[in-house]
Amino acid sequence: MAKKRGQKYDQIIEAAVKVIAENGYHNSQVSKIAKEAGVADGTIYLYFTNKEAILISLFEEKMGKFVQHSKEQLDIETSVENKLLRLISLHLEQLEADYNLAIVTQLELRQSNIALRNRINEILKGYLGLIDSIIIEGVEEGFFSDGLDIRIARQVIFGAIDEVVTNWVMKDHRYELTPLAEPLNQMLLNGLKKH
Amino acid sequence: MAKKRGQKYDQIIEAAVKVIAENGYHNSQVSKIAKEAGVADGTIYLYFTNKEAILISLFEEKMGKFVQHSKEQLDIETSVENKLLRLISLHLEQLEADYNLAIVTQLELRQSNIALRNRINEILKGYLGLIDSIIIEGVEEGFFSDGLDIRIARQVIFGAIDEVVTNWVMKDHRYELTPLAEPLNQMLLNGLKKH
Amino acid sequence: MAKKRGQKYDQIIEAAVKVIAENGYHNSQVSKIAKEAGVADGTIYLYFTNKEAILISLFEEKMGKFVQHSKEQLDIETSVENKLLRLISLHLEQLEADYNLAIVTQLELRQSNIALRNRINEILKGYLGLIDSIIIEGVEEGFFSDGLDIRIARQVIFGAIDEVVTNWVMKDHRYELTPLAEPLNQMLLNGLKKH
Amino acid sequence: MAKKRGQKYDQIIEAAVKVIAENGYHNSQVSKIAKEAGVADGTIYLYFTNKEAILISLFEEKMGKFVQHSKEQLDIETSVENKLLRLISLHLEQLEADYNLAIVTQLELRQSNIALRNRINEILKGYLGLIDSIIIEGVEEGFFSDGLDIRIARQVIFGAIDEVVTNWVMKDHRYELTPLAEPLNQMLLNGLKKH
DNA sequence: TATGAATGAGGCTTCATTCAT
DNA sequence: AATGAATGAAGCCTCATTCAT
Repeated sequence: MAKKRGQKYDQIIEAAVKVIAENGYHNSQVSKIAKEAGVADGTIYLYFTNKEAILISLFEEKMGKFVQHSKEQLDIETSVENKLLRLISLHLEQLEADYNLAIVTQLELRQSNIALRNRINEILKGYLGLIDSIIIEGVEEGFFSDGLDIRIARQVIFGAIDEVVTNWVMKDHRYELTPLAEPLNQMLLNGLKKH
Repeated sequence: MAKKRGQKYDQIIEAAVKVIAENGYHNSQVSKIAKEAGVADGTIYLYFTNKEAILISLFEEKMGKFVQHSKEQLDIETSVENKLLRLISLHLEQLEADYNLAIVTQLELRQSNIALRNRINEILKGYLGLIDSIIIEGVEEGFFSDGLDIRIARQVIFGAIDEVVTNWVMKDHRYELTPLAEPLNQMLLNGLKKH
Repeated sequence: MAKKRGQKYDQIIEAAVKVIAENGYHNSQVSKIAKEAGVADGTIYLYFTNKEAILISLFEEKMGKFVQHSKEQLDIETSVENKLLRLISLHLEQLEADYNLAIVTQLELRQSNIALRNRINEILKGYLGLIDSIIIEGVEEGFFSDGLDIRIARQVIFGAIDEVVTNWVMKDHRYELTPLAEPLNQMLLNGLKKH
Repeated sequence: MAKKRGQKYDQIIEAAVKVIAENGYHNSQVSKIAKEAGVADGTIYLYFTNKEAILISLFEEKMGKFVQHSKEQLDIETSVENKLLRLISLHLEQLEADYNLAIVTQLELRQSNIALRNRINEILKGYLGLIDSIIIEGVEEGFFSDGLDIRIARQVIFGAIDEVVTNWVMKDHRYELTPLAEPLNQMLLNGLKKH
């Protein structure tokens, strides 16, 4: 059971994003998602083993595409500086372009239980790997400090970007997000650079 | 209704931290907290209007004391550099010293609904004010960049520290947290400094 | 939500009458009604929005059928005297034939709160309309007093019948109820007649 | 325990009438009555064995005084006709003069459970005895029909008056009640009279 | 494949009553 | 006599999941 892919599979995921963004995680019943997707409640279970699986797949799909796309874009950039800026920009652009998705990833998905959080962290690793590769490249090039602790650097970068996006969401996206990429990049680059 | 203070008030808060840390927010029934606190279920409601109020008060109490204590410690430090280091150290020390509290603040509290998240953010403002005062002092002293965007700087600092702590918690505090204050401080200071 | 009709809808209503009559309104848990009806607790809520709605629907169904049936029977009678006797007889017969229902309507339903009482009164209006039509016919025919206050007359008729039934129920239906129709009718008719 | 009489005893009863009339039976907690009476919750239990006892005593006190007063007034009247009119008038006057009490006796007290209803019926017997004595006197005088069924006659009289009062209460006492005594008396007298 | 009616476990909260002071 | 803090039992309702069609 629980096939992957298919037209309804996508319908359900898109419905989940919309319903969760509009109603909040704890008020997004399976029946509500099914209705939004235009399928019967039971049909959900032909595509997903349980409710949690919808969330995991949702994040997997969105994050997978984003990481794939980001990878390609980063390959185009040549300098470490530009790569970090590009990464931050892509991150902010994607979420600014899809506010519903931003609500879900920054607020609602975090209301899930620890088990689900762990699964989400697993998926997140792909993205964190991108950050790591930039850091490592920077260190190898001698652009970043020698003794840089990669793990801390990664957490600083991700934590900073994530916090910036979360604040934007919680402030009801009343200001533009992408312009923040530049100053954010400056701070992070300076923080990592060899001086 | 819902008195503040009193021996039982404290008992219930401490019990809530322990029970939530051990069982997770969604598996922490009021009856479980009451039992741990050594009071009757109904007694909880003499001190808190509802279950959510326990969480809010819990965070209020802990954060209030922490901010107060931090303020005093920061006043002792004279340079901006040392103030930021001190802030980070205090943050990491407090949570390393109370792993249960760390679980609750980093993981469980975030599983609450948006309304509660907003209340938590209100309480958090006291702490963010401390960060702001350090940033402003640094800018005024000419130690930090002139055009520094305080809001972004605050989000970078808080986001970075928060992410470092969350990773430590999710990795089951298998490594020491406080030693990370020094490199974390270096990165953040460099990120903000005038070069 | 809350579909009307269906086999289970009827099952639940019948179960409610039985359970409430046997246990009393305040000791008739939803789970008890569900068990008696042979359905799951949750099924109740597919047919009724909440516990109160069971009571309202119960009264609506029983009263609706009774009023409909009474209307048809009254149309057969030609004189006002016989119409009133017929109405009283039908009233007593119905409740004597279903003691459980009598307990519920005379005793248990009145334990509900004012809001529910108002809903019940709304439903009751159909029946009171029958009484009114008899009174009006009697006045127009010159059989009843000219200056008869219809509202008071209606209250006297309903109050008298209702009290007679309630006494019968509270006396554990130890005597026959229908034989009381004749003397009751005599008193009421005399009370209203032009002399 | 549970003394009868005393200043606080009366305070509590008066408080109960007010609180129940204003909040409804099911929303009249002991603590609310205690507050209104200006005593501690526990003090209630020095005067009444339990919450039900407050209601019983309340009805006992009010009804006792009313029956006593009515008896005296009825003795003044000489004819059966005037006695019945007097009884009805006193009934309507008392409740019109104390709307809170009317709410409690006509609506709220009936929301109590069957056991309490039985106790209330016991107390009511004193009043029903007054009605009976009038009926018997009427029969003996030859003013009422010979074959009059006293029980039914009593139920008709009480049921009619009670229904009239209840309607007045449920219509928020928007009209005057006492003027209804005269037509009500006419109907009831005619209903019972020998023709 | 798809449906949707049916299931039933699980928990927050209220409030009458007690009893140490 | 009086207090009021503390007790703890008890129930309505939701919603993820199943399964007969």
